[in-house]
Amino acid sequence: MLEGINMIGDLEWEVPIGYVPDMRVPGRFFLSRALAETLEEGAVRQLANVATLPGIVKHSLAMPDIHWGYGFPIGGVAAFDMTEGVISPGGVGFDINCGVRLIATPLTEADLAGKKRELIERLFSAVPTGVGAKSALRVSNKDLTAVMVDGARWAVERGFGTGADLVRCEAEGAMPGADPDAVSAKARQRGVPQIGTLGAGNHFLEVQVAREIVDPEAAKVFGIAEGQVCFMVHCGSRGLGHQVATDHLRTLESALAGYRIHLPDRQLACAPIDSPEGRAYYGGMVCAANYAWANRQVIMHEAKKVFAELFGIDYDAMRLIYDVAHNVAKFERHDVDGASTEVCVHRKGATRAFGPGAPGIPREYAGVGQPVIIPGSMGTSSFLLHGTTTAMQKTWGSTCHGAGRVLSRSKAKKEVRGKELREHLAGEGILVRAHSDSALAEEAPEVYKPSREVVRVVHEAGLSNIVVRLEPLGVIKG
DNA sequence: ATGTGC
Repeated sequence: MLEGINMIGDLEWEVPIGYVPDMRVPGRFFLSRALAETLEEGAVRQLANVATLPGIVKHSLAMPDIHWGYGFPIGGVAAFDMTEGVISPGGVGFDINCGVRLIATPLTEADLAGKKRELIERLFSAVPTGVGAKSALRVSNKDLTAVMVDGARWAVERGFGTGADLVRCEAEGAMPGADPDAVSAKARQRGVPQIGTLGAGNHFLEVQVAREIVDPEAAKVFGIAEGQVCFMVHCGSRGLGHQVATDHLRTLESALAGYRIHLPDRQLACAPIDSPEGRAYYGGMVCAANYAWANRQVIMHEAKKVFAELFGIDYDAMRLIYDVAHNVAKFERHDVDGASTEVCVHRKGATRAFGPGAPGIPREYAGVGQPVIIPGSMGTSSFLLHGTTTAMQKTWGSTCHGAGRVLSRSKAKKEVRGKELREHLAGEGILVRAHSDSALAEEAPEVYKPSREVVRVVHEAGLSNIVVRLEPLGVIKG
C-alpha cells in the first residue's frame, strides 16, 4: 500500500514527484503506522493528482483522516498561487462549509439526570433533521440573498443569537466576496426552505460532557471546564451548497479546454482563480459557505432555547466557543520562501488551525491559537484542540476534520444493525434519536477510522494540540 | 454530503 512513498518523519510521509505523471510538487501526508493500514491507494493517487494542478505551491497535502473523495482526497489541503493557480470545487467538496460549532452550557452531567430523554426529544422536535428536512422559517428570495451575503450576521439580526456569537465564528460567520448571481435559481429553490435544518449522514447535534481536560490553561481561555455539559452542531449548506457545487462543476468542466488545462482526472475540474469561471465559482461558493454559517447559527439558537426552557437557565449563560469550516477555499496570507504571500488555500475535510498571534482569530484566543473542533463518530469522543505555529509552517495552518470513513454506506448497512447499535449506545448512557434505525447503521462508529488515533497524530505531529476530550451523552441525527 | 443511483 505504501509502495513508492517515503517516510520522512515519525508521522510524515512524502509522495515523490513521478508517483503519477506531471506532478509539479511532491505530496505530503501525516499518518501513523496504525492508520497506514487503512490507507487507500486511490486516495494517495488523488493526493498526487492534485500535485499536477497549475500553480500549486509547496506540496499537495493530506491530514491523517485522508480518504477517497471526489477529485481531491477528503482530508486534503492545497494552496495555489493567485496568478498562476486554479480554484477547484473538488478541493472544497459538495457540502460547502460543512462545519462544526461547540457551545458550553453552565450545566453539569448531574443536572441532566432524569431529563436526558426529554432533552433529546425536545431537541429533535426543535431542529428539523433528515434528507430534505424543511425549516419552520419563512424566508423570501430576498432574504436568501441577505443570508448568502451576511451569513451568521443575518441570523443574529433576526434574533437568532447575539452579536457576541459572530466574533467566535471563523471568518466571523461570513466570508467576503459573495456573488448571489453565481447561485442558480435551482440552488436558491433548494436553499429557501432549509435554513435551520440539520440534514443527514454524519451531521448531528450532540450533547456532550467535557470529560478530560488535557490543557488546563487553554481550556480556561476557551471557557470550558471538566464536567461541563456542552453541545456540538455539525452540518453544512444543505441542498443549496450541493447545487452550487454541481452547477459550477459543469461550467468548469466545459471551460477546461479553453484554458489548456490537462487533468489526470475530470473530477479535478478547475479554472484560473482570476478567470470568469473561477471567480463565479468562488462567488457562489462564498454564498453557500455563508448560508452554512447562518444555518448553524439558527440551529444553535433553537437548541439554546430548548436548554433554557427545560433547565431554567439563562439563554446568555450558554456560550459559543467557536465555529469552524471543514470544506472551503479561502484567500489567505502565508509564508512562502520567507515572504508573506497571498494564496488560495483549499481545505476539503480539513480544519483551519491558525496558531497563536495569527491574524483572523478572535482576540480573546490570540494567545493560544484558534479553537479547532473535531467531531467524533457516533458514540465516540469529540475533541477541542488549538491551532499551532507548526501548522502555519507545514500545512497552511490546517489540521484534520474528524474520523474518515473506512466502510461504504452500503457495506455499513449490510454489516451493522441500527437497532442493536441504538440499544448498545443506550446501554452506555448515550441516547440516540433519529428518523430510522437504518440510517444509524451507516454512521456506526466501526465504519469510521478511530477519531482518537486521527487526533493523536495531529497532536503529536504538532499540527494542533488537544485541549479537551468530550464524551457524548445524547445525539440527534437525520 | 445530496429533493441519495445514468
